[in-house]
Amino acid sequence: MATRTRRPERREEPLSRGRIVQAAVELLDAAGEGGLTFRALSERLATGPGAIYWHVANKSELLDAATEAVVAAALAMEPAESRDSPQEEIRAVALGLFDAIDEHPWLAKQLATQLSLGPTRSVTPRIFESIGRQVRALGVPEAGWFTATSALVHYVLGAAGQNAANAANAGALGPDVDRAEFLDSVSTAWEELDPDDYPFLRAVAPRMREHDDREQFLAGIALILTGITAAHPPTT
Amino acid sequence: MATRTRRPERREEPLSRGRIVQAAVELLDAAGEGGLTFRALSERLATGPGAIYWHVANKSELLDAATEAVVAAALAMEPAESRDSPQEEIRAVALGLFDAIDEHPWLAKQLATQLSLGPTRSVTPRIFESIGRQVRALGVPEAGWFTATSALVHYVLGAAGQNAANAANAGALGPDVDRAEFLDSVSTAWEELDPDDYPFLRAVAPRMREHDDREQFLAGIALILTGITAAHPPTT
DNA sequence: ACCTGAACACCGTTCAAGT
DNA sequence: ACCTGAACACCGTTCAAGT
Repeated sequence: MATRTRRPERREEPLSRGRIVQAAVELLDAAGEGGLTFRALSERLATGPGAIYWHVANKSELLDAATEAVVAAALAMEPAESRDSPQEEIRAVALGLFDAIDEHPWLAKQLATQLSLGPTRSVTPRIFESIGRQVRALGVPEAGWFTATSALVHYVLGAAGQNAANAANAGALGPDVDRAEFLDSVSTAWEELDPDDYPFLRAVAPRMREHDDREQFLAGIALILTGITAAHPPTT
Repeated sequence: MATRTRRPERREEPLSRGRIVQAAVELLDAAGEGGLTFRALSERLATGPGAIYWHVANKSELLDAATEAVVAAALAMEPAESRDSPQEEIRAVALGLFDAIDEHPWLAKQLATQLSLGPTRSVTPRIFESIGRQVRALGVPEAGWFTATSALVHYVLGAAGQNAANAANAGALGPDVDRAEFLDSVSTAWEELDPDDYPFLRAVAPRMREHDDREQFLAGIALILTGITAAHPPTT
């Protein structure tokens, strides 16, 4: 019962910005955005709330750093020097982000707000760059680069965000409701809408039952890629 | 100095869910998401914090209701029976949402989270319906309805959200920084990025100076519409 | 230089008590 | 049925004090 080595509980390493951000991501993953608290964080790090402020300016900066860490990891997944076609590269980057948001649902809201062209510290430039590079490789003329790239980026983030929201809602129905059950409930809910107000949703409802998220996501990417090539036919 | 008629401060009408939601929207518009507080709200409504809970379950439901009110107004802007082409209808709906998010920047984050197919009480079905109807009118075969519609919806929400974030960042630079100055600062920031890490952003940076948000937004819509028609050529 | 932990101002929510 | 307002638990952030 000596004083030392009593409850070491991992505290060999000193506090650092990196360890704080990592713990923040773990908390966000485990308990959502509400789970990230300076008190919970300091408990997990075996320190006091004030200590964190020595390494991080405030909670907003902490959220930004967590977002950046996760997105950077997602974009680094696929090797930069792949010999695939630009189309396949775009699909890979898109799927990487899709999966990252799927694993870390809190990312969706974070990216929706943070996705401004402005701050260089933000994560946007990285995303724009990795998609834009492939758009250029696609042979799109310079005048079309920005439009094509932002259409892809917006679609990716929007679709991935909706998917994360769906996952959250499926979980809210019950702890063990799987994707199929959830889609089934969506389908029946849509079928029961007023036919005058919602003719389209009612017509499309049955298809929800055979809906596959990733497949659907990739179909959207393919559609936009079709638009890009149609708008800028390759000059072969 | 009688007790009655002292500080009437508009309190003829009784509290109601509608008045609460309206006041919530005003607070959100004026001070952003942080500005919506049950205390600020009850002060504005000349009542106590507890009174609000008689009409609204909690803050999350209040945010949902505020979102629904604003989106419903935006979608109702353009008349349902317009004789324009489906393309123009889609542009109108898209611009309506774009402008709504521009006027109420807090909408972006809200829609990113709330945009789940699931809850019928949410605002998603309305958006999906009004775009999907036009996709159908476009002559897209049924198998392509869902992909085309969700590509459009995701692009609209993603692009509008980014635009709102840009506006917020421009405001953060200074109270009176206008769009042009902001884009100029983005452009120079991108030009100063590492040429090895960010070749695309550097190449695209000069174009930021002549960037027009709405025009750019519509160009993206046009690109996706091109993709839709190319993927499903009209059977004339 | 880095950490501690009490303290401050503020928040969402509840609830006994009123009308 | 509807409203009041004090009270509770909790939060981000600060800061004098320690090492």
